[in-house]
Amino acid sequence: MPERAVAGGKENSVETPVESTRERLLNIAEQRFGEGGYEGTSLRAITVAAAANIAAVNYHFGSKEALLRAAVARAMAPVNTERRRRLDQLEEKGDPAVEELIRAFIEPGLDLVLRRGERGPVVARFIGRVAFDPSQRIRELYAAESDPVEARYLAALQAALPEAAPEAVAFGFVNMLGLLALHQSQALSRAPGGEPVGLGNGQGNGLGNEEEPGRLAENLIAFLVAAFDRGLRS
Amino acid sequence: MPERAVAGGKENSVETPVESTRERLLNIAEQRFGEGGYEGTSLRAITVAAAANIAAVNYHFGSKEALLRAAVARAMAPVNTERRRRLDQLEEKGDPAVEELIRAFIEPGLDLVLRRGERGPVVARFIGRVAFDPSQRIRELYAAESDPVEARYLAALQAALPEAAPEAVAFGFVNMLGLLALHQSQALSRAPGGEPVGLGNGQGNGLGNEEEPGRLAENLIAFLVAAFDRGLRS
DNA sequence: CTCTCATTCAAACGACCGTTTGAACTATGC
DNA sequence: GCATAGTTCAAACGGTCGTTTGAATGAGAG
Repeated sequence: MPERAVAGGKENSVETPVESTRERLLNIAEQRFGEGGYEGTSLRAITVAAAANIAAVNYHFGSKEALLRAAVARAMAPVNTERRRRLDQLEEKGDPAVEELIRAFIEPGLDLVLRRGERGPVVARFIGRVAFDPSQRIRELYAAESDPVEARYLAALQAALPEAAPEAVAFGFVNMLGLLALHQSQALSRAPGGEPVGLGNGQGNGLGNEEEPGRLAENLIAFLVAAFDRGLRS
Repeated sequence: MPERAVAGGKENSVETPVESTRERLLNIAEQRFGEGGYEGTSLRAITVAAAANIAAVNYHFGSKEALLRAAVARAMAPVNTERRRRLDQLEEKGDPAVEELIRAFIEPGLDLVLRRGERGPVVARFIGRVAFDPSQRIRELYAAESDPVEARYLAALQAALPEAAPEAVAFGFVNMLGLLALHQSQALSRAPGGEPVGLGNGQGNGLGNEEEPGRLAENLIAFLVAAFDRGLRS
């Protein structure tokens, strides 16, 4: 009877040859997990929004956690690929500078994810939320995807900052990870005054939002470069 | 029959005249909400650990969310008081410098909360988690407690950095809020290598942990001061 | 057409959720 | 002793959770 529902409802007009149930589940899971967190989002909420049956989750993925794992893997894949590519490129032509490394790490996380139309911010929020989910189990699930690339960047940063203690660089590095995740999840989009700070737009986070996607990245990079160059003690 | 259980089980030996049910609920709620988040923690898990009846939550507080609100208010009160006191003191003797302001904001959040014996880290993790809970409703609940003081600090920082655009200072400010919360919640206590980075201790976050509680604060302050002084664009 | 296999479906499973009820207990004041 | 108000209790409320079942549906191959 339902004849394969259209699921999106808004822009499934041309070009898209109707998403598969599996793709719809991943897309909606990204959105809902990003909005409400893992514990705060039910499989029923996801399947209803995806116009799919509850059992479809366990058929295609096996469990709620496996659905999350699949969504994390799909969302992180292009980010990890781009980060690897850029680090390879930097190392090819000599010892990378701190700013080059920070830029090569941050931009794929913000740009690449903020720029792909409607779904960009959705994917960004999803990644940012999962990275610092309250449950350590979920955080480890995310870390499994991102650890290898992050380890390469940490080592490169330590090499680029020989005068700083390795632990100090690691301290700066986790700060970078945290700030990036917070900006991705848009959790910093509120200001102590009640109304969001910024230039008077909808929900800015200090500076830089959709109208100029690169601004946030540039501000964050400048912030971090200054901190790495002059703010690492011991 | 149960004759008012001891609830703590470990260190309720001397000095403590047996906590009231209300206090036990707040203490355990702090711990569990901090570990599993709001959605990930059930009232039953809290009441069992607190050796209290489920109905006691609704008797003393009214609802799960009201319990959280009470715990947030109790945990934030001394932090807010200390932040206000230190800002008053700074403003009394002239225009505060950036580092003085950052220090006066950060230290009450880390020191004061990391130093009170066993419960210090518990309270810190609780505050850090609630501040960036996935649910906007919960985040607003936290913001209601912290907004007034934060607004004063933001204004003071903008006054201390007249050459920087107000939006740029606001950007730095939310970064400070985010990093502080992440360090409080100990969510940064993992490193990309799998094993925690740092000096070889249990669960360090780059630098500074229990063995030297002030180290983390000093490192974070230095990191932020450098970023504020030289990392704010536009 | 028939058989096969992947996919979807409604329905139910037991478990746990936050909340409510009304009785039982406890201590203090009269 | 007795009433009273504050607190705790076991038990149940209706709902929702993630997961499972077994039948129905669909398209493709022989």
